[in-house]
Amino acid sequence: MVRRTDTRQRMLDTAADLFQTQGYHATGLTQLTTAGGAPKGSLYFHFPGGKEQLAAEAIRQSGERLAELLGAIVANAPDAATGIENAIEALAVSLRESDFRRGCPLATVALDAAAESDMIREACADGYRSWHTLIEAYLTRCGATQPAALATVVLASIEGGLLLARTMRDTAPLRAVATHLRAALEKEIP
Amino acid sequence: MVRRTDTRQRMLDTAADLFQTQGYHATGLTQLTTAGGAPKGSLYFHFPGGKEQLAAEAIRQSGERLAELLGAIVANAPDAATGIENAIEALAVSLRESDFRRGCPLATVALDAAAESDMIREACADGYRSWHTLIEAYLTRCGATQPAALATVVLASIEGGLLLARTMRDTAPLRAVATHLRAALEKEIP
Amino acid sequence: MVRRTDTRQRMLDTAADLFQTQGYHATGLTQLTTAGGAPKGSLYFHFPGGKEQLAAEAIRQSGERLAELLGAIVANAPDAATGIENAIEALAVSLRESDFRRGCPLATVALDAAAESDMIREACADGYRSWHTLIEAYLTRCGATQPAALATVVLASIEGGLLLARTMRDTAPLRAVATHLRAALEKEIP
Amino acid sequence: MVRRTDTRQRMLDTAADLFQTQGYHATGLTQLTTAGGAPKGSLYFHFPGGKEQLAAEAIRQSGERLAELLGAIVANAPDAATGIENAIEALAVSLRESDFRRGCPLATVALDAAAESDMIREACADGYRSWHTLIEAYLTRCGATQPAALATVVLASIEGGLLLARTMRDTAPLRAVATHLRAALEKEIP
DNA sequence: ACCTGCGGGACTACCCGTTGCT
DNA sequence: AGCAACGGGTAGTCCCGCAGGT
Repeated sequence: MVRRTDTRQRMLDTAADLFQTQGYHATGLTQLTTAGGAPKGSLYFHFPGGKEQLAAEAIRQSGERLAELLGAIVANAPDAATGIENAIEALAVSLRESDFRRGCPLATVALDAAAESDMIREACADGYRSWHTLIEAYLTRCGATQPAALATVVLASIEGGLLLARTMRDTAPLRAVATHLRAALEKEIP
Repeated sequence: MVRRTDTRQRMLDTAADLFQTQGYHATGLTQLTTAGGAPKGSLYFHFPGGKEQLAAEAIRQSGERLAELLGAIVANAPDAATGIENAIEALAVSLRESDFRRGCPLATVALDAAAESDMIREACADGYRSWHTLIEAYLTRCGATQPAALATVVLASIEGGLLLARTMRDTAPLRAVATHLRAALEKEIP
Repeated sequence: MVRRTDTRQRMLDTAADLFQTQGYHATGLTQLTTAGGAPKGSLYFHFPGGKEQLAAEAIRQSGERLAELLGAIVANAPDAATGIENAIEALAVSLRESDFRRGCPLATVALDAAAESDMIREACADGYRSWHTLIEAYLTRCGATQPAALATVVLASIEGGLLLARTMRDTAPLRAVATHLRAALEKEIP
Repeated sequence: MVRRTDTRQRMLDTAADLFQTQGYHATGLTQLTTAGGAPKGSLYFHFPGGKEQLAAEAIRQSGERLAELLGAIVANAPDAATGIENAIEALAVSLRESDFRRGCPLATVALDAAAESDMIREACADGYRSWHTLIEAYLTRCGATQPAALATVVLASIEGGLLLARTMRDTAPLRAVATHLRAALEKEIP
C-alpha cells in the first residue's frame, strides 16, 4: 500500500527534524504527531516500540541522509582539503540559516538519550561510524597515509565545532576548524 | 544560617552531576531533590527561578570546576603538547570510569536546553569561553603563533572526541584526537 | 465457509477464558485477538457489536458449557447430596489447578461489566437462571419439598464459596459449603 | 496538619464508592479524582503507590466500615437467626436503594484485580477474614456448636446471594438465603 | 524569617476500542 | 476479510506555588 509508506515516512521526517533541534526528552509525542499531521494512535501501529523505536529509526535515517549529502559534496571537490572545507561550509550554512538550531542531527539525541536507551545510542554510533567510513574512504582515495586516524580527527573536530558554534551562536569555531583541517590535510596528503 | 548554604550547595552538586549524565529534560525535579536528600518544596526557596535557574547555576559551577582541574593539569606539564595530552587523558579516564556516562559536563545541557532557554545556553557558552580563554593563555605562554584559533581547534576536537567516545563507548576517538593535537602543537610551537 | 466458524469459535473460546480470569475491563482487545491468533480487524466482522457482543456471547457459551458439565456430574450421583458435593469438588479442583484463577466463569464479568452493559448483565443473569433451573429440576427429581428456594441457596452458597476460595487462595470455604449443603439436603430430602 | 487527613480521607471515600460499584479496572484515575474534587497530582502525594495502593487502602476501609455496621446490627438482635436476618435485610435495602449497584464492597475488586495485584487481593482477603471472625464470634456467643464452619457458610451464602441479586436485579436470592440461614441457625443453636 | 508539606493541574508516553478504505 | 488510521482514553509524572508550622 502506498499510504503506509507515506505516513510512516512523514512521521520519520518530522521526528528527525524535532529530535535534531530539541533532543529526545524535550520532544513530546503530541508534538511529534501534531507537527506531522498524523493522529496519535497511528504512531504505535507503525512503531510498536513507541518513542524509542521512532527515535532510533529517525536517527538512522538522519545518518544516512547526511552521509549522502556529504558524499555528494566531497565527490565534487578537486582535492581532500577542499572537499572537507566545502562540507563544513554546508553545515555552517545550515546552522546559520536555521538560527543556530540545526547542528549535528545526531549529537543532541546521542547525548540525552544514550543514558537510558542502548538502542538509540547504537543508532547514533552507527551513524557516526558510517560517516567515519565515508571520510576514511575519501581520504584513502586522496592518498592519505593514516586515513582512519585522520578521519576520526576530522569527524571529531567538526562535531566539536558544530557544538561550539551552536552554543555560542557564531560559526567562527567551524571556520577555525575548517582552516586547521585544510592545513593538516595538505600536510598529510602531498 | 549555615545549613542554607549547605542545602543550596548540595542541590547544585546533585544537579551538576545529573545534568551532566542525563541532560536537562531527562532530569526531573523529583530526582534532583530526592537524590540530594532535600525536600521538594525547598528548591523554589533557594532557586526562585525554578529548574532553569538551578540548571544555569549548576552549569556555571561545572564550568568553573573543570577549568580549575584543567588549569592544574596543564600547569604541571613540561610543554604544551604534553599538557593538552594529559588533560585529554584525564577526561578519558573520567569517561571510562563512569561507564561512559560522564562526558563533557556542559555539552548535553548545551544541546538539549539551548533551544528553549537563553539563560542556560549563555551559561554553557560562558563555560566554553572560559575554557577557550584558559587554553589560549596557555598556548600563548608556550609560544604559539596563532593561539586563539589553535585554542578553538583544541577545544572543538576535544569536545567532538568526548562526544564520539561516549556514544561509541570507546576512548579511541579521544586518543586519536590527542595524537593529532600533539603533532599539530609541536609543529605550531617550536 | 468452514474457517469462519473456526475463527469465530476460537475467538469465543479465548474470550471466555480471559474474561473468566481477568474480567471484562481488564481484558483488552489486543490480548483477545493476539491470544487467539486472529487479526484485530477480523473481530468486527464476526462480532459487529464489538467487545460487548463478544463478551455477551462468550458468557452465554460459558454458561452452557458449565451447565452441561454440572448436568453430567449430578446425573451420575446416587443422591442429591452426593451430586451437589461432586459438583463442588469439580469446581474446587478447577480452581486449585488453575492456581486460583478460574473461579465462576460468569461472576467477574457479572460484577465488573453489569454497571455499564445490560446486554452482558442479562447474559450473566441467563446463565445463572439456567443453572438454577438445572439444580431445581435435579432437586425436584430427588424429591425436595421446596426445590426452587433450595436451588437458590445451593447456587448462592456455591458462588460465594468460589469467591471466598479464589480470594483467599484456599479451597476451605468451598469444602465448608459442601459439608453444609450435604446436611441441609439430607434433611430436606428424606 | 488537618487538611492532609481531609483530602486523603475524601479520596479514600470516593475510591471505596467507585470501586464498589464499578470495579478496579472500570474506574479511571480521572474519575476518581474529579469525583472527589481533587487534582490528579495530589493523589500521588498521598498514595505514592498509585491506583493500586489507593485501591488496597480503600478496600481495607470498606471492610472495616461494613464490619462496624454489621456488628451494630447483630448486637441489637435478640438471637442469632434474627441478627443474621437483619444484616441480610440491611444489605438488600442498600442494594435495592442504589438501583442494584452497591453489592458487596469487596467482591468486584476481589475478582477483577486479584489476578494482577496480590496487594489488593490480600486486602480483600483480610476484609473477608475480619467479617468471618466477627460472625464466628457472634455465633459462639449465641452458643453454636461449630461456629467457624457455620460462619463460613453464612458469609459464603450472603456473598453469593448478593452476587445473584445484583446480577438479576432482584433481591429474591437474598431473601431465600435469609430464610434458609434462619432455619439452619435455629437447628444449630437450640 | 526560613523553610517545607501539601496541593494543583497540565502534560507524558502509551494503548484503548473502533472504523474505513483496500 | 484485513491493514492502516483514528482520537480519546489510560496510569503516571511533570514543574510549580502557597499556606502555615518551626
